[in-house]
Amino acid sequence: MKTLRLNSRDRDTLVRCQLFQGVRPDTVNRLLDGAHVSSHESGDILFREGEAIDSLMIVLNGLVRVYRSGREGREADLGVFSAGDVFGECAILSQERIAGAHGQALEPSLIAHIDMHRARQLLAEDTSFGSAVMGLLCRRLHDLQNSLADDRLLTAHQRVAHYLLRHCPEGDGPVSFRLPFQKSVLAGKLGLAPEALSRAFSHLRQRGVVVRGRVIEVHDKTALREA
Amino acid sequence: MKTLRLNSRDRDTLVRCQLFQGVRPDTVNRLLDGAHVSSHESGDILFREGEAIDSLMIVLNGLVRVYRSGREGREADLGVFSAGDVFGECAILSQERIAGAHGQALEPSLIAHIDMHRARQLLAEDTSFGSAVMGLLCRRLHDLQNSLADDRLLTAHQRVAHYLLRHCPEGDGPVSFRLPFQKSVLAGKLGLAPEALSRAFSHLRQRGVVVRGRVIEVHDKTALREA
DNA sequence: CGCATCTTTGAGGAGTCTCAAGAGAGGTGG
DNA sequence: CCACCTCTCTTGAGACTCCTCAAAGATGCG
Repeated sequence: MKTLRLNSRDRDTLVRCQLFQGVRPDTVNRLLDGAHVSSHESGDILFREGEAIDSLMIVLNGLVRVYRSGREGREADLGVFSAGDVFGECAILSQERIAGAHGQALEPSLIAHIDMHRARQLLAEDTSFGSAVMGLLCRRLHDLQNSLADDRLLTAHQRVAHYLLRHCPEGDGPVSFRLPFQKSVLAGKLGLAPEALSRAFSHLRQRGVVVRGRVIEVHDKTALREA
Repeated sequence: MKTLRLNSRDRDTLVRCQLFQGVRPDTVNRLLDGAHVSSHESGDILFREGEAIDSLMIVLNGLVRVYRSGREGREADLGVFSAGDVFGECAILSQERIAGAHGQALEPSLIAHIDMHRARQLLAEDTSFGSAVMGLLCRRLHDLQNSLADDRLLTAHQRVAHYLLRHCPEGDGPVSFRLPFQKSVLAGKLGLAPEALSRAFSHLRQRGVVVRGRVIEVHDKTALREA
């Protein structure tokens, strides 16, 4: 891990990230003035469950997963974050600033760190920042509710079909797009073993889904919806 | 469903609920001044997924579950709330005030409703209320993360053992306590069919768990932890 | 005491995981 | 440009978990 200063390009990425939309510009500036950047190799552990966390983290580049580990090396992904996504926010807001899960880089990644004390202080001064954080938490909550409901209501095939429908481009005809990460990462995100994802893809072939590497073609969305 | 005024006893319950701890008293009063109470039979639907929601809800009495429904009548519980618990908060904070799930009373219940407009207005005026709401969201997020991780990492037997350990009284020796709701509700909360919960209980008998109606006796916590 | 509801138990089956091996993709160096 | 290597992905087989359906046994309420 290397620590760097925030350059103007990174700053640009941050200013445009969803967390800061609607926040007073001077608040954003004060948040970013205390920020620094860390650089990680693929596979690096960013933090461990139970460790103290002292910054709000935003992905500038790369990919991060947040996960819990269970017995015998089993792991469960709680979230996967890419450029512009915020993570580690919970540790900041609850009294104990303790990570509830592990964080790991899945690709070479650049992470911006915003000082927690400054963030807390600004929360108390500027309600526009407060609303932005609440918005973030609500979105996160909604994503988790979706994951939990999908896990409990859908089969593996259905979860994959559901994911494809939500992530493929608009439009009626056949569409094609690229997965934003490795299939094994998608499998983890969906709560599946990689083998199960693979089997789901080959099952969905008969519903007009063609997979070539990371490129997915969906020929008939209607058929997918009925999977 | 009947609509009532907030009486002084209900007001008392609300003032002591976790959401309002640390919030300026005049803010709490302004929130409660616009509140009303609704009364529901067991089984009543409080709201449906996709409906607009215009109030923050707090359980005064009874039991409420929030759930999604899938194909063929399947349902997945996202949360179970009892006296003092807040729900429906997400609809208030995100721009679209739409419920992300269904809400149902599981017992005869009294629900306090706090006007959404007033709550939003006070969020913009009083950061102490903002922190309280963020605290609530973080706790909720953490609960959901726990549910998701438990679903993915533990077997049915382990989930039940885990629940018992987290909800039984402190102390080293044998302890006994009462489930706060029907077993079928617990099953839903843990993402299990009622039959699976029942089987888990009878499996855990050999680990020193005795079940008589809603009363649970745990004779050896250590044995449970290793389940 | 009787009825409705909730819970337990049994049997069978669908779905997903694990392990193991083979196929494919992507990158590197000759 | 091709051969090679590594890593990822796919496929197969078997085991296990949990669900579903059905019926019997508790529990609690009027």
